Amino acid sequence: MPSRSTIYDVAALAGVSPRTVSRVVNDEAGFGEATRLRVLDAIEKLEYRPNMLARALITRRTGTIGLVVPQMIDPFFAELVDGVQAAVKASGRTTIIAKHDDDLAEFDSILETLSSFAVDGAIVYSPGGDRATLFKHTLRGLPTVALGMEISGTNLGSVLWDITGGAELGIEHLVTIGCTKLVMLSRTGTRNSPQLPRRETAFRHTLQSAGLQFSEAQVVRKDPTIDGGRSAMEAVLASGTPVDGVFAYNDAMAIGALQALALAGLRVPHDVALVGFNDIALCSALVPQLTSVRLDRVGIGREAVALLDRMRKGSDHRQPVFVDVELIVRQSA
Amino acid sequence: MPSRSTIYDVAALAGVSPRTVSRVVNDEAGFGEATRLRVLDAIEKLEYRPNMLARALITRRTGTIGLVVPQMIDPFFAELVDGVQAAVKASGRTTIIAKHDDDLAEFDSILETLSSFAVDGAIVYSPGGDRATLFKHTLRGLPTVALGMEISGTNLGSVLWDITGGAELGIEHLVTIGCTKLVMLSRTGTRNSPQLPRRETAFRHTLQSAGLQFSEAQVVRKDPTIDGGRSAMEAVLASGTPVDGVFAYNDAMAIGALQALALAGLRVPHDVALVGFNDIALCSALVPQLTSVRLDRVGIGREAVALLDRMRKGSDHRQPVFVDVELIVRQSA
DNA sequence: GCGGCTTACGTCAACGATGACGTAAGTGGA
DNA sequence: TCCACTTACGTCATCGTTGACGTAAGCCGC
Repeated sequence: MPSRSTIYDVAALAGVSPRTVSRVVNDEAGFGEATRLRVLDAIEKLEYRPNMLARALITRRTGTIGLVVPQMIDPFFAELVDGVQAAVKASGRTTIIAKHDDDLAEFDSILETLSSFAVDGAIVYSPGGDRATLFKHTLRGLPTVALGMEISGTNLGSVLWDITGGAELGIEHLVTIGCTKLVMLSRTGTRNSPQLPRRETAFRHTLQSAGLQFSEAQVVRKDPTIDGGRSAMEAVLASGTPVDGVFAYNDAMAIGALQALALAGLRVPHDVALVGFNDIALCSALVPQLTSVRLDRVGIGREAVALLDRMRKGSDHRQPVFVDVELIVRQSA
Repeated sequence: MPSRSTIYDVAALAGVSPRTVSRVVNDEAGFGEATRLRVLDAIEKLEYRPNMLARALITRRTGTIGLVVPQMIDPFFAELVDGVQAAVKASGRTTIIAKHDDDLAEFDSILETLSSFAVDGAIVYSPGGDRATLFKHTLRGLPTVALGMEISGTNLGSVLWDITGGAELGIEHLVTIGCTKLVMLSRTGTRNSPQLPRRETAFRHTLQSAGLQFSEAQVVRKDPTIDGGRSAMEAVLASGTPVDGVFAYNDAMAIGALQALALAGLRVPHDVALVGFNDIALCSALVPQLTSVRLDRVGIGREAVALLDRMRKGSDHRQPVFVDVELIVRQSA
């Protein structure tokens, strides 16, 4: 049975004590060159790999960072995962990913698992703006960075992006290219309540400062999905509300709007201009390519990892970190 | 400093030995009801949670299964992750996800990490059909199930789906609804070489058994992406090859084809019928909804988990497990 | 030629749990 | 009444590694 060999096997083969093998493996000082070579040779012969469990049990570090997201079907999260993983990798560690499907009990159990595996930290997009579970686990010692949610405390920081500013960018762009009859496709539901109204508020304010009319009829709310976006756009067209510019809650709704506009024989951007939000990869593969507000996902990951490191060093970093947002102008507006 | 409390703290508070606490926690037999209550009370007061590292170090089990995929941007993998995670959860364990971005070194390091964390098993979609890395880690004792790749050995099994049969289903459907001028949009690249030719072979054979002509001009190869699909379809239209039915390598290429057909003023399915592969969620959100070959992703997960369990029980399961494939007929064909 | 310093190791305990085994008290049957 | 058996614990070793500390040998300076 070819079970893994241990530090004792290596020590025996190299004719030294296990402690010396450990020193060589971890590149501590205090061994001779000849010894080092013998140990490395034995390691190779036996295919020795340190047992992380035993190591972590005593050092309380694993070189591993847990990343927790609601799901990955939505490309926004898949791309967020990519961004964070790139940053974690750049810091020389390994990413462990888990998803909670917006289930609070599952979320709790994931944090429990990560914590008992002694991950060096967790980067978390929590379900429905949950705070209690986060506090509970950070109090027990799991350094955590929350994404897209303002929160802070011991072992707990947050990385945010400027949703209001991003929405303003998108809407101002529509105004700049000459749209005067704007409509917003917003989402129903209040689970992420802090995030929900920001885009709508930005919509109202931007219209007003541009000297344009605003009425409630210009905001239609549906599910934040392709189907929701299509039916929202159809509702707008059916209602007779005049439209020459559409700002969508996210790219999925924008794609749905694109479909509805095509079915109605309207050309984008000629008849109606369209701006999405998040800039998922799909945007540039559509016809016409979708103009969208982009979050710097690698930047988010980088800031989250840096914040974790600062927290571990004990600097009491209670300020949320902001990551830039920019408008990617393509064909749809 | 509110560090986690240990089994010793609980034992002291409950007035018993750590061993008895362990018995209560694991619900072994051999303790009185009164003792049990005192221990549970102490556990609650101290918010005790077992340290998985220490436990796993001795039991060599963690109740955790590692899931390794190339990436998650492609909804096919995101949905595969969902299916596997559902099955793992149903078996009462926790899923740890990792992605390798088709990087062999990263893949190796992920398996190393999972293995040294003593996950109970790994379910793996390996990069570029890699076998060597898989064998290396299974030999060292990591029970592994490979997805979509035929391979077997000690601690190593595979779950497959019937690509050839699925392709036949899709192509036969095109024939059945009356298409006679078929074209296949295939992919370039040979990294997943065993998978590559199957669909093309099925295409050729199905045409021949339907008594239809086949020529190499009917197969166009591009990147398996939306852009690739669009440019492949454009190439077909530009070449003048007659078309009334298109079979795409995957849904992304089918979506690209849909765009190209729309731009050319051709109606789907009236002028050209279209069948995709994988049936990602997006298929049913398109206009027209895309007919596609569906893999039972939850079934794949369930079989993979069941196979892992059989391997752990020692039954030498060298037969690959097949999971069904079906055609989901929607509007595009 | 002696004290102090450095180098290159080794020894031992500890991390937090469970496996193997021991044992005192209680139970039941002949 | 005695023995066997069960129940309800406790004791000790162990998983594989690293932290803390000990120490012999060599070197240096005076």
